[in-house]
Amino acid sequence: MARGYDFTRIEAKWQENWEARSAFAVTEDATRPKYYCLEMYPYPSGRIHMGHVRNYSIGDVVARYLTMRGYNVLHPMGWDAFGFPAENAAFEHGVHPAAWTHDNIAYMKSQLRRMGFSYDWSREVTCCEPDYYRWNQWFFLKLLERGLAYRKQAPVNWCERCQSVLSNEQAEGGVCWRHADTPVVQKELSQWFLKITAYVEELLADLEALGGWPERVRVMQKNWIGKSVGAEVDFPLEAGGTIRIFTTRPDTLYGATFMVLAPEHPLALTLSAGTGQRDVVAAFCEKMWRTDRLLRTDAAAEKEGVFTGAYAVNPLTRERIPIWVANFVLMEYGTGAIMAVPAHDQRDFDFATTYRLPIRVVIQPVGEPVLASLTAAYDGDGVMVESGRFSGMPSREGLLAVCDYLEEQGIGKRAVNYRIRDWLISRQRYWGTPIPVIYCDACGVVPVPEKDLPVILPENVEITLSGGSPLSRVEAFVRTRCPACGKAARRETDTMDTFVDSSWYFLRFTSPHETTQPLDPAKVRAWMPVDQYIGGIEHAVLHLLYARFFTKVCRDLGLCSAGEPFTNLLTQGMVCKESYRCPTHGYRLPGEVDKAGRCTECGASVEVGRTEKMSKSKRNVVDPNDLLSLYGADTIRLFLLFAAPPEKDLEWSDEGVQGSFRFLNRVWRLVEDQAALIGCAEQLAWSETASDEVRAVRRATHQTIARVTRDLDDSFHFNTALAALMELQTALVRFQEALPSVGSGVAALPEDARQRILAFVEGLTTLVVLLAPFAPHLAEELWERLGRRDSVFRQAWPVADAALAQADTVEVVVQVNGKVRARLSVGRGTAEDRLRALALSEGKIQPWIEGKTVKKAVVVPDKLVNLVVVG
RNA sequence: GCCGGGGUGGUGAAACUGGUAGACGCACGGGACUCAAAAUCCCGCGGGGCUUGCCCCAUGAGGGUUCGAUUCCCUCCCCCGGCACCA
Repeated sequence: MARGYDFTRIEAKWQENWEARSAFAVTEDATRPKYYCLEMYPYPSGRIHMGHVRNYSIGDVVARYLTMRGYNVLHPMGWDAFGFPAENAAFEHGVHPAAWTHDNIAYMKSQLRRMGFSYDWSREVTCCEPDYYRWNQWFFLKLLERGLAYRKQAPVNWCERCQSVLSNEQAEGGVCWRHADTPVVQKELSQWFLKITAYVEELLADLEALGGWPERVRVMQKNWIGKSVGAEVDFPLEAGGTIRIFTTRPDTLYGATFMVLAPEHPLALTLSAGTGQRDVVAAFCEKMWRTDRLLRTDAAAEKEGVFTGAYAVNPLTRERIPIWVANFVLMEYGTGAIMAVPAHDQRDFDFATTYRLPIRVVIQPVGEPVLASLTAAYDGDGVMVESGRFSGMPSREGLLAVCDYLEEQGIGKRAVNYRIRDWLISRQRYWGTPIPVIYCDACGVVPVPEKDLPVILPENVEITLSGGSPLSRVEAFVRTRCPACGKAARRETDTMDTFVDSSWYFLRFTSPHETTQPLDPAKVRAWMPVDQYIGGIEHAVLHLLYARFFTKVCRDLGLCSAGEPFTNLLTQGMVCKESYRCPTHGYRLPGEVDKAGRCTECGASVEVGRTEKMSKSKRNVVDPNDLLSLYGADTIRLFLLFAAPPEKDLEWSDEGVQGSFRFLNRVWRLVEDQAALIGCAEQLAWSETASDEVRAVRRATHQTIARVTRDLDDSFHFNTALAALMELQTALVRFQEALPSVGSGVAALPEDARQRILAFVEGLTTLVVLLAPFAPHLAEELWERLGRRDSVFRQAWPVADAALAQADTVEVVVQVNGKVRARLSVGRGTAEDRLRALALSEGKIQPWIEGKTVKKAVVVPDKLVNLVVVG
């Protein structure tokens, strides 16, 4: 334990106090403005890590600050309690996922309490409880009713480690979101999907209005949705029939000199039949099907293809064009077939160059040399050429005109394509919400009637991590009766993606004990939307997209009035630390490296890795528990808030933590040392006049109020707010020397001495109140020692007195040609003329202007004078 | 390649709408207290120069606008993050 104030006793004392009087429990209150402050709830993995502590420290300052500002603050916490690691633990340690999860929750909750976070624990939500997941099932049934949940056979992402399918979002970049080292493979399976695509336009359009979100998160969601506007066009086949293509550039249709099909396209094989190319095409397609999807879709991959032997007709030029099959066309996007315009699309250009296919320019850039022989595709705007009736039209305009023409002629129509796919929610796992449907041989897929919810997740199950859904082996669960006909039937044995849980937990916090419906619409209306949401960037597309989707669904179900869940989003940076790596022993703990930077085991020189996110594998984690016993919660919080702005990555520094601890101790001693004086302050009153010293201290106090308030209001500049508090602390330490002794009572003191006591106590009291959101335990304790009875958090946030904050004299710099040459100390508000005269007569300025002409003098009152000198 | 965010001392970082670059912290150096150490407190701390009070240079590089640019504009370099055969 570090030397200093008794944080262990103090922190325990105030945590008990807060708990005993339910200090953070809130109910709806029409008399105060509401504020909903939320941090992403954790997965109960076992213990809290520094990333959680940072996330929740940020949220706690926001919640406590706004409470002091008079808001009715909802600040809840819960547990994202379903998920794969529980099953993994069950498999490895033979403990039931439920027991493992509940133990972890109990322990992590005790850790959160020790950090002093101001949660309303009466609203705690735990997703693995039937009183929560029954509503997942309820939502599923509602979606099913509305055609927003459906089952289909499709190629899906499969993770070998999870032994389950994943959603597209969870398989981004071809790897499992949870097992970064595990590639995702494609499987053809029949699965349940939620129709997020039904809301795609709204999800996209509403992004624009999310001004309180970081730009990059909005861009990531926009990219993920991937909207493309264009047209679908039917190309007639020479042999009869048509091929439909999608293009975003109908204005380049006249430049389409060939077509390309995806290897999976049903026409690929049929078209080649009887052309002599059949075997070549079959072999190519076969090879492509076997190729790993990731490799095949890599932009760096060489373009490969074969001619089908068949021809189509360009519907506008009536030209005969060959049809190819190639690796770079994907079946899952658009129609799985493209028109190739090599002059104006780089991919088509590359392909045409490789296979010597014709290239025809149909767009000429304006104001640039006429395109003759191309070295690359030109994909910009320009004027249409060689385009029949459209020649001469600007391409943007031409695009629309071609669409009109296609529609008139019945050979095509305007079309929109999206990259986003429906959300696959089936999981072949045990520890999740059972999907509430029953399969009946006679009636087919039958939803579980609402009155039969919840479908309880059975407890007796063997966790194997292989061989399909664990629930499928629980006979008592699987065997049931069809709700429609009463005959024997089977239950669905897949469970839901855990992201379903987190898609509406923030809504549940408004009415966590509701038993007749998932949410109480009146309470949802009272609290939603979340005013400030805080969490990691890793959920930019996953959770944050699903939550937006669910909120809109809830709105359409009449449960929620808000269309968007989170008004402001803060994505906090990671907590990082350097790592140490021994060439023979791998990653080492700091204790396994000596002062000379050598491995204590083998003496080899250790490589100091760059600072990266704390992780077990890098052995660079700092356990919050260790720091709690060394310095206490307030110090950890303070360091995490002071070391970097919240949205930036933070580099862990043991010395920095000590610095934060030192600061808190200095504040502590300030109150300790002046206890006698503080006791007397109540008997004193401000007088009309004050000495310069008293005015200076009061100025520091009120300037600090203004700075801290501005820093907190203006997108959470905790680091600079704390810097301001440190400065006030220093000012008060300095001022101590000017304080009188109160041995014989204050009555005997001269007026100025009394004013000094008042000014000092005002500064100290202010310091404690302003520090409260950051270091709540210490602030409560000091507040008590300052003789205040009620909690510091019942105290209104101080308001800076502008008159007191203003200095009567200001420093005005004198510049010559923009360089500072002198400083003047003048009264605030000194007139421009006077400032100019003072500057010109200033002794230090003379050498710079002597023998030269002062052309101009720029005067900024209370700031500077700049003399423009020539010659 | 496209999009987003960055580049400031030994170091984490400050600098409100263009107006004193480096607040605050850490590290480091010096001093006080102490038998000593720890803790604490005080002083110094971008680089260079000398006449010790100033001068010169300095916010990735180079231009520009301006009385004045870390801040605005242009060109380029580098770093981080995201997206990318999506037709």
